[in-house]
Amino acid sequence: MKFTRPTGTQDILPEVQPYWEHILRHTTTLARQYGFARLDTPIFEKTQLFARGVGAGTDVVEKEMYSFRDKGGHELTLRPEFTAGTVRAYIENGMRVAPQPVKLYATGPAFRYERPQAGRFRQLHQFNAEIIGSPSPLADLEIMLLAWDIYETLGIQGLSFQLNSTGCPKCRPSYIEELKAHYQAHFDVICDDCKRRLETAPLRVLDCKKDQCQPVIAAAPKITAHLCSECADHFATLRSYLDDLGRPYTLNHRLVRGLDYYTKTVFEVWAEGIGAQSAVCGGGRYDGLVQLLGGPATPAVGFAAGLERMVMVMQAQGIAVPPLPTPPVFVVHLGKAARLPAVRLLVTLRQAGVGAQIAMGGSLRSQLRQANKRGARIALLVGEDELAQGGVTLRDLARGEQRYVPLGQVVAAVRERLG
RNA sequence: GUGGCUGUGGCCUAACGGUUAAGGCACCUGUCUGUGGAACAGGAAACUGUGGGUUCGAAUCCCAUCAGCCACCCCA
Repeated sequence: MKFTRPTGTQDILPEVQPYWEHILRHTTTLARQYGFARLDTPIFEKTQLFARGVGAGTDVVEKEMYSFRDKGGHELTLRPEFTAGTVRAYIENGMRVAPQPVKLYATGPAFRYERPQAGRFRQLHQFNAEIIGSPSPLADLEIMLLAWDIYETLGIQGLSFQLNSTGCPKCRPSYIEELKAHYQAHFDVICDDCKRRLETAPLRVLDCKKDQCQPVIAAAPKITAHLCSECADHFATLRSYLDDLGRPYTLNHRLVRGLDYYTKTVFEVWAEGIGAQSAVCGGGRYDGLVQLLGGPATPAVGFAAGLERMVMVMQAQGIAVPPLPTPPVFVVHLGKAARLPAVRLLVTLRQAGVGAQIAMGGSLRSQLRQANKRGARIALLVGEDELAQGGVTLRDLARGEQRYVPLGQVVAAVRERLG
């Protein structure tokens, strides 16, 4: 095979498109219902935007970016996530003068240079939602409700909502000091990865899966016990909303996320069915990002949902989606003299809004076979006999009945048959 | 970046180191010169991922490489 798709990319074949169309329609319909407006940003941005926004020390920036220099010498990067570009657009387009908060959704591909595995791709697709311009826990709630609604109404089973707060620049540093002190005391038992993490991303030690680290994690100080009063109030209020609405969630003090911009609320939606990956959606609050990227101090909250993970979970759980419509009419023509009349008929049907296709050639048998295989409900036969009478033979493929129909009545007869 | 498993027509699978790599699905054609689905018959389609090596002889054994899958790191 000379050409194969690049590692970690996929051909989304016609057979799976019903899932994609269904999910896209579902997510965008819900987002609009919640008052979100669509924003499309470029698939690539200046590299510096991500380096600054996502965080120079994160894995995403350090080793996963598809970066390149264009012919003008500009350093560009295929977006590894949506939030940085969305915030850039908010600032650049002066959205701070729009009614606040601004509620935006986006969908499309993102790119990360990683080793592929179950549920992980180098070109991935996300549905993204952001509320920019409100510090209220109500904004967090809205984001979480939308995320929850998307998965629940898709019919996915076994969902779990993981929730935590990672504090803010006021309370997090002192917590990290305490966490580091705790780990220093157990430095001899923790794994090498955690020794490294302690320097590069201390919060991530809480996420370690190695057996030897579990007792250390269990005994580690919990950040939720070290939040400043503002963060603690925010978290308590959000939880009271969720409790009042009866939305189940799991407090997970080990939930820390790999992007630098998160403050206060962080959450993930977990589902079963994709090997080692359980997170189908992740998000949280990022109150410092707008200012960090050069805008006015503006609080915000959002989430990203992985579309291929949605497809995979739905397939694993056997959730059916509606089939995509195919043309109900197939035009069959016999002999050279019938070709042009058949094409005219085809065009007439389409102009009348009836889906129709035509055989490119072959015997009557062969053309009817094609009609059957393509799932047509009606075959319209145009041959010598029909031409002589000035009409067509309308064959109902499900019933196996057929009758002659004058040309002028074909559209009406087809519509009647299709109900 | 690290580790494990796997590469045979479009898809699924068979072939003790020994002739022209076999079968099923799908595709096309015919049986039926103007009638689909079923059946039957036929056809097209693979230099066995690639490159080396061992051997009289390699799909089969060895090495390398590439790709896929899975896991780690990390994330959707």
